[in-house]
Amino acid sequence: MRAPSFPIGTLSAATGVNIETIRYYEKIGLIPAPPRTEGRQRVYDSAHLKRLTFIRRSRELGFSLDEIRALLGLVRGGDLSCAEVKTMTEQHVTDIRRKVKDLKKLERVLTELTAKCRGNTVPDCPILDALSASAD
Amino acid sequence: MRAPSFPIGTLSAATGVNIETIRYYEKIGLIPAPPRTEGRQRVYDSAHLKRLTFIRRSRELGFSLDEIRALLGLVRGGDLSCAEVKTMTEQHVTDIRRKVKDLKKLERVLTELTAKCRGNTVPDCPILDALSASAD
DNA sequence: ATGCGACCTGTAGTAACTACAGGTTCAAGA
DNA sequence: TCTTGAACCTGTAGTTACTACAGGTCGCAT
Repeated sequence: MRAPSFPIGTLSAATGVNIETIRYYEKIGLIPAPPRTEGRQRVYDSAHLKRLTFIRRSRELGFSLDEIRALLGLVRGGDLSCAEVKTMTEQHVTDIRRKVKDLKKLERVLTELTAKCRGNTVPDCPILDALSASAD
Repeated sequence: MRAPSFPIGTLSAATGVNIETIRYYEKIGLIPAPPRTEGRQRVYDSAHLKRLTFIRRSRELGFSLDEIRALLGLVRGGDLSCAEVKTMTEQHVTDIRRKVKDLKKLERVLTELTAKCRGNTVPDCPILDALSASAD
């Protein structure tokens, strides 16, 4: 409760979201425009801090800004129900599982390729050969 | 070997890279500008086909266009040695492993959150609560 | 000769920021 | 009180890898 209001730099430091990004979020309507000083500098309070913390964590969990907009209840003019939030989150988990599967496949293919590569100093390379072989 | 030259639509169909993307790759210098008909339509041959196939496969393996540029030997005015290609590929595998690790962590956190969620129809939701709780 | 699908150029839009340029404000020290 | 310099301001352009037009031209089959 100390510091009831503070400038953008403090908000940035407290949330780990950088200043340009905060202004960008304001511009796209993800956070409300805060009041200003007489010199037109933004002044934030704990409500802004809370909302921005929510946004940052959601981003870390891989939600897109549009998904966060939905989570924040900015769509349809109202709040989402808990059931809707759960559905969104489960969908998100499904997407993540698919990505993990794809990446592991890539890892396997690339590892096989590097195993074939002798690492000689001339340009002739089994990796490049494998990639440029004519299509099936 | 049948069809020694063909238009962009055929190249697109043969490689699975769409037409706009092919023109984009030409613009950024990833593939050479092909000769044209009198009516200024692009004419491709098997060398273009091979190069574009290489690019498409490399993209599928998650290489960025800049990495592909390097693989194609467009940097430093020469070809990469096999050892250099191997190093790039291994670095890429390391990146992929890190991504997989991060995504699995996300999956775990989100799964825990959804488990706590009762799915009721009111806005009160443990997922949203967890995300907006004040920082440490 | 005519129709129409495939092609052309060029620009703008996408996601989620980042990086300036060029100017203003605020707070602290002399 | 004045000055300095860090922090702030707006606005625009750049990033990655494309995609989506608009508005026009070409080539080929009928």
